[in-house]
Amino acid sequence: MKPTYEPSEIEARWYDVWERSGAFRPEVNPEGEPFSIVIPPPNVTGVLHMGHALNMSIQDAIIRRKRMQGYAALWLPGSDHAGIATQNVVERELAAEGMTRHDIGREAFVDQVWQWKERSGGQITGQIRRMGFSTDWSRERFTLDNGLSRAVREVFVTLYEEGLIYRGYRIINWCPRCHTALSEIEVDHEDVAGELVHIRYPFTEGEGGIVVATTRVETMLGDTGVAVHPDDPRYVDLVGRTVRLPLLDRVIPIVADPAVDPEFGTGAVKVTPAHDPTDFDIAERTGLESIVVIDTEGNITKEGGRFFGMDRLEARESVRHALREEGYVVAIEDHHHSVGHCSRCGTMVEPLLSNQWFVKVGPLVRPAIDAVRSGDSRFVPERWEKSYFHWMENLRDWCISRQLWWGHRIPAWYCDECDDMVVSREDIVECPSCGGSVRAEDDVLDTWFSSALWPFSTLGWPEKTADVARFYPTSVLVTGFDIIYFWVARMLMMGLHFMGEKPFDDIVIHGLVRSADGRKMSKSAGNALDPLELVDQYGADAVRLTLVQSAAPGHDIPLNEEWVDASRRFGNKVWNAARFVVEHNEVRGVPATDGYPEEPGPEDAWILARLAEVTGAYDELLREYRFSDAVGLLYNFAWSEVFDWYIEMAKVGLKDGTRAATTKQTLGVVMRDLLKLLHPIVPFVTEELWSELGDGSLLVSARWPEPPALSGPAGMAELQELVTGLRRFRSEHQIGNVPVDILLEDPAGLAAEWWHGQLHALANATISGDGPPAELVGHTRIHAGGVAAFIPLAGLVDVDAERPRLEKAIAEMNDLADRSRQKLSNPKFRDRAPADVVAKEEAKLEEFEATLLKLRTQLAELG
RNA sequence: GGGCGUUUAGCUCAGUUGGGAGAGCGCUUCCCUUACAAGGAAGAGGUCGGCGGUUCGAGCCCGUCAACGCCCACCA
Repeated sequence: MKPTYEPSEIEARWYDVWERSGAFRPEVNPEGEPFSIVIPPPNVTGVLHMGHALNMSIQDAIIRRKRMQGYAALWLPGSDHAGIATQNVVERELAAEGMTRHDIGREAFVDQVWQWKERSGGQITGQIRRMGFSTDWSRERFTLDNGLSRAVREVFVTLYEEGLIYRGYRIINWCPRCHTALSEIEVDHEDVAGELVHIRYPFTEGEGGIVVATTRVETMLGDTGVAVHPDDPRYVDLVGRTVRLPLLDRVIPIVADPAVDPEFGTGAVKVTPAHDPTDFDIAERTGLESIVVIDTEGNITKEGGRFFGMDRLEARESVRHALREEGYVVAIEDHHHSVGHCSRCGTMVEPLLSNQWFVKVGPLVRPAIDAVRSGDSRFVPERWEKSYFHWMENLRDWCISRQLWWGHRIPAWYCDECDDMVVSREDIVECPSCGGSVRAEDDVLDTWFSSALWPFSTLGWPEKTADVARFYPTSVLVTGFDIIYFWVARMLMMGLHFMGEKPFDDIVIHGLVRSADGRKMSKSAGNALDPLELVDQYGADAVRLTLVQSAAPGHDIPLNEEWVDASRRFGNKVWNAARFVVEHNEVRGVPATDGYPEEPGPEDAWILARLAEVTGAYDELLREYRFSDAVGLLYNFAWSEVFDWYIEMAKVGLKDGTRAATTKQTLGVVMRDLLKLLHPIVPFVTEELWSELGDGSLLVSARWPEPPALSGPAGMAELQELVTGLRRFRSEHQIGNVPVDILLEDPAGLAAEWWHGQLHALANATISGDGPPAELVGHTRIHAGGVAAFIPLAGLVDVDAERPRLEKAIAEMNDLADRSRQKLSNPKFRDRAPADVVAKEEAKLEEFEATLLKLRTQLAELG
């Protein structure tokens, strides 16, 4: 076995072995109960970033544990075609050659995207393998592959037939750069400092006019009315009159509508139905017409008169200037408001009137809310349910059509002859009603439409496959809070509607990986850590351990590179501990036995009891998705108890001919169970060490440990306390590692030889006799529970130097005892606190006083 | 305008039934002891954001204030 731990060398070795073994497939546990997770599919354009690494490290921890517990565990991988993002990538390639997608045409363009996908799309799967994630590659899916495309079409057509998908001429969010409609949640709102311009619209009859206020003066070109609140006394008499639109001389009416807030601005609103959702609603209610003045490029249309052809921002300046020149501007005040930006490219979105496809979400929402409210699906941590409910209850219809070429084409055809529209599961070549030629719908679907079907489309639906029957609903969904609305909510809606059952039991929400300074990691800010670079430097195990250990439920994770280094050192520590175990087993395979020693020594019994206790607690924490706590517990147990204490104690047993076998067996059992427990978190190093310890593969053959409940023996706490006391004595008196002779009193029922061996090994102390010395003066004593060690000071340390230590200890103990006494003398405490708490407090005080007495005696004994 | 989160050791953060404050890194001192110096041992360092309340007892429960952060919103 190599003396040094080299993660990259080990990690290169195992993934292929694992994958070839078939152990990532649920079929390895054919009798097992199904347990399934579908991966949140990364964008096919993507490279693995810290968010993926965290997300998948958690899922792997879950799935590997379940696999070891005998479940038929499926972790299904795949990727998302990511409409806009992927199209943008290929368009940029074209742009480099001075072309646009329109130059080569739709078919050639889509071909080119597919080629790009084949060429570069696999990058992330290689990175997933490098991280050691145990996904079942035989079931890998892509949102645009044939099966999933069929599922998409089936869902679309069914919803259309049910009246839950419709085509409508409505205001949508338009990105003038991506040239497509966006859904509500693809728009990021950002507060900007703007201005509120008050403009006077003169009456057509008589003197004066009405003053409106707007933040977007350029839209006045599309005004077809002015609205006031029906109960506003200032304006109620004006309703029905007409005004003359400045600059364009259009005559428009004043109407009344309750959507107007009398408190805001002047209480009178200019109505631009084609470029504002609220105005659109007002126009529908009051019968105003719509005039489109901004086109899909973000430029002013012919309707804008002399401003025709201007960019919308340029028009804003020009219109304001013109209004001022001509004396229509009454006032301009500063005004902060939020402005929508395309979440893909950051361009300011333009509300635009256009023909789009929508999902009527109303009937889908109720079941999706009820499934969570009833606890059928459960968010972890629970608090996310609140924002989920709030969002769902205020959901508006979902705009699903996108003016892109890369995606699932909407299965609708329009007849050139009779103008009919047909929505169909199968491709249409001629119009079913008149036989005329048809043309296909240009638009494709929102990427999130296909993602919404992921938990069942990936299992083979709409076919009645064995996987659908066996693995739906899935067991756990692990994802970040940032896509609860985009993805989780929609999977719940679609899953419940089409499968009649929730798509997953538990929804585990983790935080964002942030940089060490707490900011969001981003390439542009230059503070993003690349997981693959960290993997090269520290190993995949170290990166995984760091992320999972940091994953406190629902909290963001600031990632410090030093933590990854600390994780690597943990791997090194485990490596060396295992090396110790291996090197002390001249017969390979001995520690591979599951058998517990029949007559364990005190330290063996102690560590086995602790192991049992920790295993139970660890498993419980993992079951509750408290990864940070779970890993913290195991890490500290392994390092502080097994490595720092037990292995040191075991060295005594190994040298003792009568106990060596038992000690080896205990070391073997403890190390084996540690490796198993650690394996879901750090699979590579544990697999490597497993192969050194025994035979076979941990992944393939090891079962999750279920140790018997054991109780620890007496005397171990005393030993540890005594050893620590002796070490502190050395440290405080700076006496290095010179041997110390002690006399031991009351060895807690354990053999004198045992004490001798352990104290010698752990504290370089020899026992020169039993019980207190005849002449106490000139000794100091160290107490550990009922056990006491007396140290002759002569020749060792300056007697007077021991005095301050004792005085300090007495002061501290006095303080503790005082507080305890105070508590106990409070009649209310005795009255109202539970009996066991009072008893515990009394025992504590007793102990304090006893210790105090001993310390005072000691002080006196110094002379 | 609503909603949520955070505030604990120098730094980054844990701390779920309210009962003697924790980790990693950093710092001090000692030690190359035959698994490991990528290590071991012993330490120093906290009015658990402020104020008020409930309780025998509060980092933990309630109220309030402050700072920072996030999400949602058709504020023309």
